[in-house]
Amino acid sequence: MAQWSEHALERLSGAGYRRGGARQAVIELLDQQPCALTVLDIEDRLRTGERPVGRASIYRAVDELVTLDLLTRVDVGDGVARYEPQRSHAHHHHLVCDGCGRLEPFEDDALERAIRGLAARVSFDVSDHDVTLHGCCDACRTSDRV
Amino acid sequence: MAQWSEHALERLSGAGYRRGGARQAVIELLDQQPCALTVLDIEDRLRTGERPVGRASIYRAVDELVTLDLLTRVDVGDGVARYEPQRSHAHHHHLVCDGCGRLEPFEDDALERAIRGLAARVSFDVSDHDVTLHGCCDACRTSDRV
DNA sequence: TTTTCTGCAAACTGTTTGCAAAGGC
DNA sequence: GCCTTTGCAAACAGTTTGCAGAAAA
Repeated sequence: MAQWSEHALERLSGAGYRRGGARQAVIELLDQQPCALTVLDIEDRLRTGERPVGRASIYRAVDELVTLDLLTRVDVGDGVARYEPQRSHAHHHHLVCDGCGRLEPFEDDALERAIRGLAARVSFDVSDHDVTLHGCCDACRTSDRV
Repeated sequence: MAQWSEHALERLSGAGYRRGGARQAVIELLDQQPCALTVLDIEDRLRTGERPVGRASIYRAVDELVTLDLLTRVDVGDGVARYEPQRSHAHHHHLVCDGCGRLEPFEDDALERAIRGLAARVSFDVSDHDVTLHGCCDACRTSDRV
């Protein structure tokens, strides 16, 4: 589970990138996350850690990683980009709590099958897909009682 | 097909809103669109039309309409919000061309069924969902030949 | 006449870019 | 030593907010 970062670093040097400290810190942090993080999240966590990294460097690092298909950009509809490691297996989507913003991953085979079938039928050449379910999480439901 | 705007205006006055020229112009424009528009799109089209509307007023109008569930906010992953009329039937999702940004709507029953089944199984109280398929449209595929 | 709506301009937030200094190879 | 990477600061783009004047009820 923790070897994505090694794979990513290898792929980067294979693609001609040098081994910079900032990029490596970003990669190692991302490898430890259970779900997607925003650039500002990454910045915060690195600032208080062992290797603070400038915001611009984080943006550059995630762009490179997305280009190499090592990172997935997740957009849940609040206008901020989130990023998570692209691990070949473990393809998942997200539940978003509209109350508190909490993000939770899920997987579903029936959904994936439906999407594959659909992709075969449309005129676009489909390369990727995103599914986001919006709603209210347990914690918010019990506190906000409407 | 063109009665969504009337329905929206009624709902607004029912909710205590006054009938302002800016809001009405936004609603009428949205009613004529085949697919989702950004706020800047709306501003441009209204500027060259009969009733130019300030950008802030457009943002305010779409927020109110989204709150009343008359408008759907669509986020296709490029960081800009798009809006389209919420017509009770005709629930659809989007294909996005990553080459040219073109947006195309689609509907799929199998997909909706899969999502309903899934929603019943998760711990969140799911109120809504978005599906976005990314890929390459016909036009881009034939021009960019890789 | 009271309250809402509108438009402008300024403020904000997330993201991108230019540039000089630091660091890998 | 050459070229990449980094961090800062400034530039940007989309969005939000404060306020004064216009318009609806």
